[in-house]
Order: sequence, then structure tokens, then C-alpha cells
Amino acid sequence: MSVKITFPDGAQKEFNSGITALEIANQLSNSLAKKVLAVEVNGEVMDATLPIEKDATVKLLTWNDTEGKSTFWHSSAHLMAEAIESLYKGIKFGIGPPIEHGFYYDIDTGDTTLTLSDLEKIEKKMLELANKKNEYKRKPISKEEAISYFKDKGDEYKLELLEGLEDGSITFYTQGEFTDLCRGPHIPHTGHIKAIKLMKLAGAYWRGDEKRKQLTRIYGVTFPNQLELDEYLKMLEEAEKRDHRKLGQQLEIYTFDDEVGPGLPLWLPNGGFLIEKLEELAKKEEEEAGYLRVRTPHIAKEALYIRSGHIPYYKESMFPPMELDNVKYYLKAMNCPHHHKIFAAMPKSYKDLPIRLAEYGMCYRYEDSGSLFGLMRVRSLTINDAHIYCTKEQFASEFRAVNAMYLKYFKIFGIDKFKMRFSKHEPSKLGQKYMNEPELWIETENMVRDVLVSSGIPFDEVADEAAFYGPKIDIQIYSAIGREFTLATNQVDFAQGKRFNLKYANKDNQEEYPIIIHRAPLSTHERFIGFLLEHYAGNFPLWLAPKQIAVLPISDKFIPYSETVVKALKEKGFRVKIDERAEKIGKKIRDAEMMKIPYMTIIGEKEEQNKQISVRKHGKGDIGALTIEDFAVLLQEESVY
RNA sequence: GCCGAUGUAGCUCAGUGGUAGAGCACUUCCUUGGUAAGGAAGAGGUCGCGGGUUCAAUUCCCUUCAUCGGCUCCA
Repeated sequence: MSVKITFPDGAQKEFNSGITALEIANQLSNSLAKKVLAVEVNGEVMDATLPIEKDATVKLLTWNDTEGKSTFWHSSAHLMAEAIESLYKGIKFGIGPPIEHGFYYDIDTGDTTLTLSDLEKIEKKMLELANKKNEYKRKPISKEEAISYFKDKGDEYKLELLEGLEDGSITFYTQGEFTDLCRGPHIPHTGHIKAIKLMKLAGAYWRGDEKRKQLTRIYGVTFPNQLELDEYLKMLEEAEKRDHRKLGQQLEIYTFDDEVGPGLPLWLPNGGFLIEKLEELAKKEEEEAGYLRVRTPHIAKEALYIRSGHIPYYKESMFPPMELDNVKYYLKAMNCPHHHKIFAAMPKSYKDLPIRLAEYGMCYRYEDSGSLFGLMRVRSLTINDAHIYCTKEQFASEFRAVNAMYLKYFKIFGIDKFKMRFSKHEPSKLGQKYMNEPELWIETENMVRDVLVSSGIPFDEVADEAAFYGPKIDIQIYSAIGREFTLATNQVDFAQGKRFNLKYANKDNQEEYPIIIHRAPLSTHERFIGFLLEHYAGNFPLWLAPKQIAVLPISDKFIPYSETVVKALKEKGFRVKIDERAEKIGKKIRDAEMMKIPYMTIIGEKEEQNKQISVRKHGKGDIGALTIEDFAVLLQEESVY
């Protein structure tokens, strides 16, 4: 009996039935066989050591394939578990999956507490075990046997996992002395794992449920050679330099102060400038798109938030109330209720719609102390907010226009790596997390999907991520250190119109509730500026840079001429800073480079005589001498977004 | 909020059971130097806050606050 194997390049070859992928690789080339980690058979990833008994399309997976890597890391998690089990007594194991970069294993360490020095010990043990080139052996097992194995071992976590598995589909994998409940697949043997780094020790709730026991999670990453590990660690170091918290301090953008409070950023002058610039952009674009600007107070009475639903649905994220004359006042966590009251201030006709109310509104949210993260997650935030009140007929075009505005901004800022996420409700949570309006949910979700599909914007659909009042679109971005954030949102609200009794008279003079769109394409100042810092690595484009040009006199003899240069550049609208310190030019250049000022002009005798300036571009170096006029022309294009 | 780690000068970090140091930044002086760090002197810290142990605590222990790495949650 033979089987016909089709390779990715279309080539076909006959082999004896029952041949394994590893044996196929061996026949093709010895060096290839050494690299094979797993195999994809008819689209399914499996062990390279399993027999192939039917004709199949086969792709050998190596380190260069995503699935090869994740198999490698999954096997590394098992190796780590083996090392831990051999070093410590009474450890119970939760789950140990591969992740984007590496793997983790959640373990219950019982009475022992692991510290960072334990990680080194475990690393060493892992290398020792890897060296043994132990095979990962797969063994199908009955549910009954599996249960008795883990009962004997006393691992209630594995027993709980087994509860969810069907008899007949259960497999064990064993390498060396360690056996784990696992679907697989795994790499052929531990010898492939050559470089190991256990990254961090963390707590993680069993099955992600904060009401259940917190296990110890160990994150690690492994590679088939030391060089790649070194490169990876180097890359992490580089990413750290882009961390907005580091750049924010270095470039004097923002700060925190213990006496002000956690999550309450103070914007330094450079940060204040960025905010002004962003608002300028937003106000211009919103004015052109027919938005009307409003202003609202930072607090409101409890009654407003009972009506809006924030007290029942969102209270734990609000700062506690202050009480005056037996009335509770809350700091606003959102601008919407205030905007709704503006809509309600005067009677409306269908002829007034759509109404688009915009405000850079400052809000306060009591986020968990443990979740605060630089500018990305704060407790005081200023939202690029607006609410659009429209009829059902107007919804599609309004929603489309909002999406177009998003894309326009992304183009301005050169944001091309983002994900659009269409967040829907979860029917089983109606009345708890979500307003109990099943038909309206379906209807609005369909409207949103139609707009997305017809605009050709790629998106993922996710259940159980909606706001309590309606479905939404989130734009996901990644911080320099790989953490995922929602940058901007575009939400539909079918509920608040009714709750706030917002009405308009239609053509037949009947009262109707508007649909409301909540949108914030430029996110909050906090998160957007945090994101921009990392996105540009601190090198803001000229139009946005708080300081655009550093004027650097070579010695104080040239300060008078430098001052005329400063004056001339300022008159042309540039943001200029002069460095009059009695330092050498090399030092002044270094400092300006470190502050990432886009342009420097070096001014000495030559320049004064020729009525010119020597220009140096940040990160590029000397670009020669120019007149101020020519320099201004050169910068013209960069000066606007 | 939970698990773990950390907290010393504006910043980056040493260090010690006998009341503290370096580099950079800052101030002053010297230097007037042509594309990423010139020299010297000086100033600056109740060693996060509070409590305990001790003859003595920045150091050891506890509490608390903040930050960091995760979890949960979220713009």
C-alpha cells in the first residue's frame, strides 16, 4: 500500500502507507529533517511523528512557520513544566499554551513562593532536560484512565479540564519524566530547544475568572539557537526605548505626582502644546463635517446617571459621589448624558437632524489601581467626543461619514497597523451587562455590519464586547511593548434616546426617538498622545513638534545674528528655541538631537557673513547652508499635516 | 481589586545595622570652541510615608502609598 503526498509547490510523490512526516523529510534531505517541528496534513497541524495513512497534502513545518513556532513554544511549556516538577514538590499544573511570543504555564505552587532566582534555576534545569533530546510521546487515553491518573497525582486543575473533554478525544503527551494532558501537537524531541529565557513571573486567575484561585504564571520564550534569543532580547530593549512612559519623561510631555494622584497626568508645556495642536485639527475637521461645538460641566447630579444607566451599569468605574444638601453629585465618566440634555433643551423637528454635538470633554473614571498604565490607562481623560442624533434613514450615511473621518485621521498620522473590531452584545447577558432590547440589538448590529461591508473596511466581529447601550466599532492598536489598546471607538446607541426622552417630530408630526452615534476618532488626548509617542518614537512630524527648530550659535559672538534668525523664523510662523549656553557646538547639537527637535540651525562666522544658516536635520545630519527664505520654503510642505 | 517585584539627589543607578555616594542635569567661574558630551568649583537627599525590633535603622520586620510585570476590567 502506498500513499500519494502532495507538497505545497504542487509536486507529488508516492510513499509507503504509514510513513511519518519526519521520515518523508529524511528522504528529501537530511538537513530538512533536522528542522522539522510539526506537519500540516490536509490543513491540520499534527505531530511530525504520526503515521500518514491516506493520500494527503502535506506541509512540513519548521521554525519559519507560525505553526512551527507555536508548536515549538507549546512543547517548551511542557519542558518548563517538567523542569518545575523535578525541582519542586507538590506543584499542580493549570494550562500552558503558546502565545504570540513564547509561552506560559499557570501553576499552583502550594506553599512555596517562586521568586526571580527560581526562574534561573528552572531555566538551567530546562536546558539540561532539553539536552537529553527526549521524545514527546503521544498516547490516546480513555477519560476514565485520564481521570484516575490526575486523581492519583492530585491535580484538580487537570481534572476540571478533563470534565470538559469527550471520551475518545483525549491524549496524553510524555517527554522524559513528565506527562501532561494535551491535545498536541508537539515537536519531535526536546533537543530542538537550544536557547531559553524565562521572562516574568505573574499572577493569573484560574480560567481567567477573578473569583477563582490565582495561580502563578511563568512566561518564557525559547529559540532553536542562542543568536535568535539574543536578537529577540535586543528587540525588546529597542521597544523599551519607544515606550511612551520613557519618551514622555525624556521629551517633557507629561508627569505624575503622588500628591495629585495615580492616573491623573499633569501635562507639561510640550504636552500642552500637542493637545492644542490636536484640538486645532479636530475642530477644523469637525467644523467642516457639520459638527457644532458645546461645553458642559464636569459634574452632575446622581439623577442624570440613574437616567443614563451609568449608575446601574457603570458605577464601579465612577469616582464616589460628593454630597451637598442631601444631593449626590458625580464626576462625569462620559460626556453623553450632558450632550443629551443639550439635545433636549429645545424641541426638535426632523428638519433639524442630524445634529452633531462635539466637545473635547474631560472625564474621570475610577479605573482599578492595577490597570493604570502611563498615559494609556488613566483616571482623568479628555475625549475627542461627539454625539450624532439622527433618524434611522440618516444612520448609514452618518455612520459612514464617521468612519471616513477615522480613515482620514489615520492617513494624516500614518497609522496603518490597526484592527477594526465590531463589538456585539451577548444575548445571555441581556438585562445585566446589556440593555434588555433583543430586537434593537439585532437591528442595529445589522445596520453597522452593512455599513462596514459596503465601505469595504476589513473587520473582526466579537461577541460580548459592546457598550451597554449598543454595538460599537473599536480600533485596536498596539503599544511599543506589545500591549493591545482600543484607540478609538464608534458606538451606536439605540437606548439612550428613549431613556432621556429625546424626541423629534417626523414629517407626520409624530414623535420619534433619534438614533445616537457616539464617536471619538482621535480617542482621548491621553491615549492618543501616548500612542503617538510610540508610533513616532518621539520624532513628531514638523507640524506637530512642540519645538521645530533649535538655533545654535557656535559662540556667543554670534548670538546677536542668531537672534535676528530667531526673529525671522518666528515671523514665518515657526516654533523656535535658541541655545545661548556657553557650550561647544557639539554639545548643543547633542542636546537638540536628544530632545528630537526636527531641525537645528548652526550659526557661526560663515553664516553671519553670507546671511545664511547651516541646517541640520534630526537623525540625518548636516544638509548644508541656506538663506532663511529658502529654508522656509524647504519646510513649507512639512509644516502642515 | 488580585499575584509578584521595586522605591536612595531632577534623571540613571551604586551602597551600608553606627544619620550616604557616582555619572548626567543644575549654579558659578574658566574656555569662544564648526555638526552627538571642553574644564574646574559648588549646591542639592529626614534613603517613599508611618510604626516596630535595636544602645543605634536608609539597611532587619510589619503596615501603608506609589511605580513596574502580569491577571481581571477597559478609551
